[in-house]
Amino acid sequence: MTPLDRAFYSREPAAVARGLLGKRLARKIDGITMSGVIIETEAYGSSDDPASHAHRGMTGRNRAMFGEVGRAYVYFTYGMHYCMNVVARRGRSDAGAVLIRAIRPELGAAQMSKNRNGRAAISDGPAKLTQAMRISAEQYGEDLTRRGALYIAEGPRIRSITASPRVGIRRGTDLLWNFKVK
DNA sequence: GGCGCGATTCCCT
DNA sequence: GGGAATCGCGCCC
Repeated sequence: MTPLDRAFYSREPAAVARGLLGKRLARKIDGITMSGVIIETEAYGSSDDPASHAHRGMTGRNRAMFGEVGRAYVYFTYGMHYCMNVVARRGRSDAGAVLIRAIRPELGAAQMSKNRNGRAAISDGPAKLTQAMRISAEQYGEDLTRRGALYIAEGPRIRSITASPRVGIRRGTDLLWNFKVK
């Protein structure tokens, strides 16, 4: 599987979010490969996006959003969950990212279920996804354009995309920046 | 230094 | 449909 190159992520987060649908997220741990096709994403901007972690400028947590595109921005929330983003922004903007919310499992589905205490559901929520693929703070800043322990690669063509308001946010609900494979 | 709450999930009713 | 779990971050005092 060939990783997407860095130029892919040097665009508006919304364009990257759409573009990531149908791509493959790959994770390798202890010789086991887990992968799945990305089927839901959300775009987050910078100071212009009130729902974004980058809205009020750079902090210790969100600094990855201001760093090199194509790297992972992983954050910890609700005292127990991790969510994974890919840093993406067009040259002029100073920060941005795309939240990976769901995948359709391919390789290693059994291992992913095992990582979720035997639960079958691993494809319908951002924190379920990170738990299934064992993605945590250790992956903060990891380069997803290289064929390493965590990366994103080409995938199958998809038919169509639906755009909706982002999930679980209070502001910026006017933007249709949640994207799903129809 | 203290406090409120979150880009969530699970389990109960 | 609602509340608990659980804690680091971000903002205010």
